[in-house]
Amino acid sequence: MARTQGSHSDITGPRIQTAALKLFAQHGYAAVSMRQIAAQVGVQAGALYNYIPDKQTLLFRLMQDHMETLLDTRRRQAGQGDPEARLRDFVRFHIRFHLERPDAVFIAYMELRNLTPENFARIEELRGNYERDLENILRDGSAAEVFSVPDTKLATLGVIAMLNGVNTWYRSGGRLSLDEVEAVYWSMVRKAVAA
Amino acid sequence: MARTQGSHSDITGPRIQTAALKLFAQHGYAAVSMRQIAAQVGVQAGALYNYIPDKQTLLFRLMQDHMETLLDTRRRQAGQGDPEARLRDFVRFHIRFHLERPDAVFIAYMELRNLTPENFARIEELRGNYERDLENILRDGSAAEVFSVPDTKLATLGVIAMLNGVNTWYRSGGRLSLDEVEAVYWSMVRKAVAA
DNA sequence: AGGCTATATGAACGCGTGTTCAGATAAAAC
DNA sequence: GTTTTATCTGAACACGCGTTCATATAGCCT
Repeated sequence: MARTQGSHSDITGPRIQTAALKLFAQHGYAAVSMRQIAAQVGVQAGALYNYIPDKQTLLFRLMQDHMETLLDTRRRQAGQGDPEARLRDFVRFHIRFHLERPDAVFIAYMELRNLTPENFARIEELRGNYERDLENILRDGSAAEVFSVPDTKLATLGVIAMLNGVNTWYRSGGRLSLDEVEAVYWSMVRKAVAA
Repeated sequence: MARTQGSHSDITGPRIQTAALKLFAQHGYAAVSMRQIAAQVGVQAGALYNYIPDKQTLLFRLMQDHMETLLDTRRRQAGQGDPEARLRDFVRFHIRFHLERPDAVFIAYMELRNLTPENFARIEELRGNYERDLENILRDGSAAEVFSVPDTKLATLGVIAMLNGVNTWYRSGGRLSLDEVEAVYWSMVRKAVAA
């Protein structure tokens, strides 16, 4: 048998990514087999290799797509204004963007050690670009003396770590709405860097 | 051959834990084989089963030991005083304790998904105990109006996430000393929850 | 209608997995 | 010095792994 009814590259390709994203997030890269991914897609394992060269590249592409979507989306809606407004925008953007794709976020920083050194370096470079965005805001705010942070780099990492924490506990339909979560974290971040 | 010179339960037992801790942190639970652990200990794979019933239990015990050490250590040196002093102590304790054992910390929250549901529940209960410690400080401080947090639970999670972030970048001998890192984070936390 | 090609199957490859266990031996007990 | 016991080896088990490839066919092109 081969090429079952309705099958098509344009369909199977994305479905592999979707299935892999979900399974990697759930069980971890090393614990998920190509056969499991294929089963989720509704195909035999061999068929996956029409779309990806190997398992490692599949992981890398998931991460790369995620990081580039993050950077592109951020670039498109990065606000203007004074540092405080830009910081507020960043906080709200970060929380919203990350809560919208918990699986990709989870993978993008839990599976770093499963990347080859070359692939790891490429992902870390993209992450660095994103963090530099926040760092610039904090630096500008410090220069204008509307912020006061003891160390710009550490403040950047501290704020991002705090915001990333949201993904570990937030569940839509829970006690707090997305707007409320954004407000609470914006309040804490604003005060943490306040002059 | 069997029972090579100098071998002993009191030596091999802890060496298994140490080897597993290091390897799990480095490559992830699913990616590490019992044979790799055994090789690190200098023993054949079968010998491991004189000390642990199975791989899953080995992982669980590592996490359990870590969480109980965390709780015990914290209990022994939990400070008294006003909420601000207690919060400062907590921040310093958390950073120091976690930086001292990066492998165990890494495992204790990266490998949660590889625990059976029962084991997962037991670890999460221990974690909850620890978080409640900080939550009480923030609640007391809010009641005394020396702190002002929009939501005690979220502030707890936010602060812990921020502090945990230190483990991802801190390297001893780097730009900042441990004391400086503690001071920087204490400054940010203090302001974030300030009235 | 016929040929071409993209897309799938399913078997096979060599290898590694967690775990068990009979047998061997060093160290402890007597 | 002999017996007992704790500790380890090494082979084996059944199974799953990532990947390859000859083969088959559904759908498009002419």
